[in-house]
Amino acid sequence: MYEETQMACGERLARELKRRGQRITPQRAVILETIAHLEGHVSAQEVFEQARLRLPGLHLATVYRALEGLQQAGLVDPFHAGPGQTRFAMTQEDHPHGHLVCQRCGRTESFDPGMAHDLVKEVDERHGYQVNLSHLTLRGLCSDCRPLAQASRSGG
Amino acid sequence: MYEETQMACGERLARELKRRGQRITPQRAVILETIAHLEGHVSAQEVFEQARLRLPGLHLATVYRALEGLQQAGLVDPFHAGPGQTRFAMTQEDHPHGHLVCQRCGRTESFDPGMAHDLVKEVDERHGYQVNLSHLTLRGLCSDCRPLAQASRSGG
DNA sequence: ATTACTGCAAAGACTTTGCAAATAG
DNA sequence: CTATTTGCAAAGTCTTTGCAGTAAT
Repeated sequence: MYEETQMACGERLARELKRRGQRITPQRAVILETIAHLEGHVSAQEVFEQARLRLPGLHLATVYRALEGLQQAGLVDPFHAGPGQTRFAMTQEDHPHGHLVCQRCGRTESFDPGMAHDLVKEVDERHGYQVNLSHLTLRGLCSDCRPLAQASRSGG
Repeated sequence: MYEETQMACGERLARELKRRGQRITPQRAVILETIAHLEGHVSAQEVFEQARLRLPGLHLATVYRALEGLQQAGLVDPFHAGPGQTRFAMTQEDHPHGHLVCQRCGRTESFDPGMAHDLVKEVDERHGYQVNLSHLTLRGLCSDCRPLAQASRSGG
């Protein structure tokens, strides 16, 4: 059944899954493609809803399991945007990225965690902690919400 | 019933809650004291278990509601240490702190988010994001786990 | 006297698990 | 053919909510 589901990220999928002895299933292919297509940082539920359009029989549990496999294979990158809010993005090959989460609208964008090198160094020196930049998530206000937040602050 | 439950952080509790029209209940007092006493970064469940030793009738739902009230009053600071792992710490007056979470052992310590000022500045310039330092959580390996993680890496 | 807060139980969101059938390699 | 993966349903964890009684102000 796995023949026509060829897509852009298929090569990486095949390569990385095979390397780990995992199997290339249509579900995983569609799920990975969905994450790549959405290009954002999506929840398991969102992946499920989109992917199910192409695989009607898809079950949410399969999404969770596929997501776990794809994480292990290093193809997707999960992070925690809030309580019960785990989101996923496709990893860039040899290109880790951090996440900027807007506390107001929930918008998420990527940023170059290389910007945090000085911080990492200082945390290391002062605390002996080795910060994992591939999971760096910064919370704050996005460019759209900054002015709005100021307005609501003065308003009430 | 609220008379003997006087403690170190009682002043702040009274001041900040009153300011917001919230009431000073024994539950909130004990919960805040418990968080302060544990001095770490604790889950709602942990707060509940400890606080219940002093308030046998305490219910977990009350802990969640109290925690929400204490957050609003700026007395406790929640952050997300993992999926379904929201933890709380007492805020330091006029002294925001970031969190270092060890991905291996779960240990959490505080650090001065002032270290991240350059990062904040750069994120602002490049993305227009206003990073909220009072919620900065860094994940990585603590000083104890660093060597262990390296060992297990070479091991398998 | 008001009105917020508590305890309780039930519901809700999110995620995981056991199992038999299906399927990739 | 064999081991992995899927769909399904059920259970698990963490958190929230409705309600009536209780207590702080």
